[in-house]
Amino acid sequence: MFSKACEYAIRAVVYIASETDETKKVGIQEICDHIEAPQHFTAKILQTLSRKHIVNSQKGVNGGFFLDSVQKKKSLKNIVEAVDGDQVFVGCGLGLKQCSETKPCPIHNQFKDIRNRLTKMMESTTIDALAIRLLKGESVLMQTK
Amino acid sequence: MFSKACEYAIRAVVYIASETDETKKVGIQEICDHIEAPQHFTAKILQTLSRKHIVNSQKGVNGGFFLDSVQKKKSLKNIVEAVDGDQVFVGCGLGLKQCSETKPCPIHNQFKDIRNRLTKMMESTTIDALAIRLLKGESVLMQTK
DNA sequence: TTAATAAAAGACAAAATTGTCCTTAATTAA
DNA sequence: TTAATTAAGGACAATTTTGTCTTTTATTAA
Ligand code: FES
Ligand code: FES
Repeated sequence: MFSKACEYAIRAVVYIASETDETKKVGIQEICDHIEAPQHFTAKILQTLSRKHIVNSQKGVNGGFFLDSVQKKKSLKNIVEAVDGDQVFVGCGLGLKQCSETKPCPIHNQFKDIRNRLTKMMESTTIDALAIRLLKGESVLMQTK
Repeated sequence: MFSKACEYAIRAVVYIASETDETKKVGIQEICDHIEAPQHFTAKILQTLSRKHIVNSQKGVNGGFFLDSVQKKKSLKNIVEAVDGDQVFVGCGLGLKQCSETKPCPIHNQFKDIRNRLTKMMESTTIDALAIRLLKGESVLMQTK
């Protein structure tokens, strides 16, 4: 469904959201310890998200990654689009060059419905909603240990 | 969503279903011409599907690939599972080792619904239903030309 | 029986994705 | 001002996916 990079991205951003604000930041090491992701690979992904203003970062002592209150209100769709692009939301399920109503692939009608539901779900799910459930202990970001 | 191999697989099988039965077969070249897929790569995928009895094949003069009436009644889910495995139907959306009700990832509740709908859709869509719509001209398997 | 045909199979090759390591730049506490 | 810290960036490596090419095996028509 999503690439590994995108899975790490969502897990990382939800963790960052749950632990930070404008005054408190977390480093890449701590993030990766809590989401069970490769550190340098995840660092690169967060660089991308930082350039796209989905997360903030600060170098130096007491630096790290953090999300402000505006960023926490963004949807998961923003993260996915930043990392994987929009094909999962608009592309043809059978890989035709473009999904089309007039020249549809055989599964277009059925697939469109699923794809639209996925899109709506990702649009309506905010980062902070997930962070809150995580803090309540209602969900986890890793399973071993 | 699905791998390239899986996209080619579905397109190929729908094409084969639309053109063959126990008495009429199609060769790999013709298949690939009609679904715009790389010939040797698709051939390998069809070998896999043949071993798993999702398609039939016959070597030699007048040989080729074909689907019998029983095979045409199979669902798309069978094709996907044969090529990509079942992770798209049972795996965690955020890549946790396994999707779990008791240790769910943050998007589990929302994601499960989408994933279940996808599964049902792929289970209830049969190969021959797609082949029929293709023959009626209501759908296409390639867009250029 | 032979020649033609078509899938099966194996060896590679290219490209994309995933992952690692090392150096550089920015920030801040001392 | 200096040293420590932390993200940014670049180079590179491993793995997986995708794609190509050649040889082998099975089948059948002539
Ligand atoms: S054309 Fe394939 S999903 Fe729309
Ligand atoms: S645990 Fe992630 S989808 Fe179920």
